[in-house]
Amino acid sequence: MEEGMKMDKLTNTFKVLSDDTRLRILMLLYMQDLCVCQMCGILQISQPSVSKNLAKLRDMNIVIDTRKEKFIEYSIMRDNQDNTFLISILTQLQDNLEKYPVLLDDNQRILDKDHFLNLCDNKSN
Amino acid sequence: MEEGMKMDKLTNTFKVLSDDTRLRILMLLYMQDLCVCQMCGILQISQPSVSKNLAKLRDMNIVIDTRKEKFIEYSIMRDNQDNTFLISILTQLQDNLEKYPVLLDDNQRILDKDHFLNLCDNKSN
DNA sequence: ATTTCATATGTCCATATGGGTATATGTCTA
DNA sequence: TAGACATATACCCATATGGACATATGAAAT
Repeated sequence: MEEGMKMDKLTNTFKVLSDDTRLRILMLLYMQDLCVCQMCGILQISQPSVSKNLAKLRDMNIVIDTRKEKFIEYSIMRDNQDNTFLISILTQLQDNLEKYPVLLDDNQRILDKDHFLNLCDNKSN
Repeated sequence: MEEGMKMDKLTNTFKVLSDDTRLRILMLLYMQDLCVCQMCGILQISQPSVSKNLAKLRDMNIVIDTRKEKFIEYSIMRDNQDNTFLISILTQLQDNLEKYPVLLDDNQRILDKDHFLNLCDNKSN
């Protein structure tokens, strides 16, 4: 429904993807919805860092957050037309995951996701 | 031939694309080989800025330069396997050019490319 | 050989970025 | 109501970025 897309909308898409942490977060969320502490655990990245990157993605309407009891679950806004291109790139990466060992590892570690609930101690992470 | 691609190689690809000037330059070169002053003219961007962005792309083995008499012509290194993903993105953009007015305009202005030869005055640009 | 012209590069600056640490917020639970 | 817990945010800092302007380089032309 977009007539013409602004240049900076396009370059912002690439900027979002150009940071390791954000790309890894997005790939996780591409696979499935997760809460913050799960992402911290899977990626082994500090909670403030994960939260701040999620805040940025939220501000750009790329993800939304939903409270699920104690936890806040994030998911990609797949219905937002502006995200079509970004999602198509994530799809390409997913289809070639074997080329990207880091992403492949993260993907494996999703299996342990429940292990990271109630483990968000704000310190060692 | 790549067994596993480093994370930063992937994010660097996005970083390259995340700047307006560089993305516009790359889209021009995706269409055809051009010399510096032609790119300056088409994009209406200063010569040092164009040159510095080209230097970055050259350092990353994304483009190569070849002297053609007075001019130095740049072209995308399509044979470098590391550039496959980047080029595939440029292809996607090219296939949806009508969505990106700026890129579409640049693409039109390529027709005037010869008009910008010998017009590289280092001042008004 | 000297000038001209196309391109490259150095310096400076203003701005953006991302992470760490500490702390605030807000919801659940006891 | 108080405490515990998940998450968000503020502040600071080190680093990267890209452009403007001035200048250097090096090939071509006179």
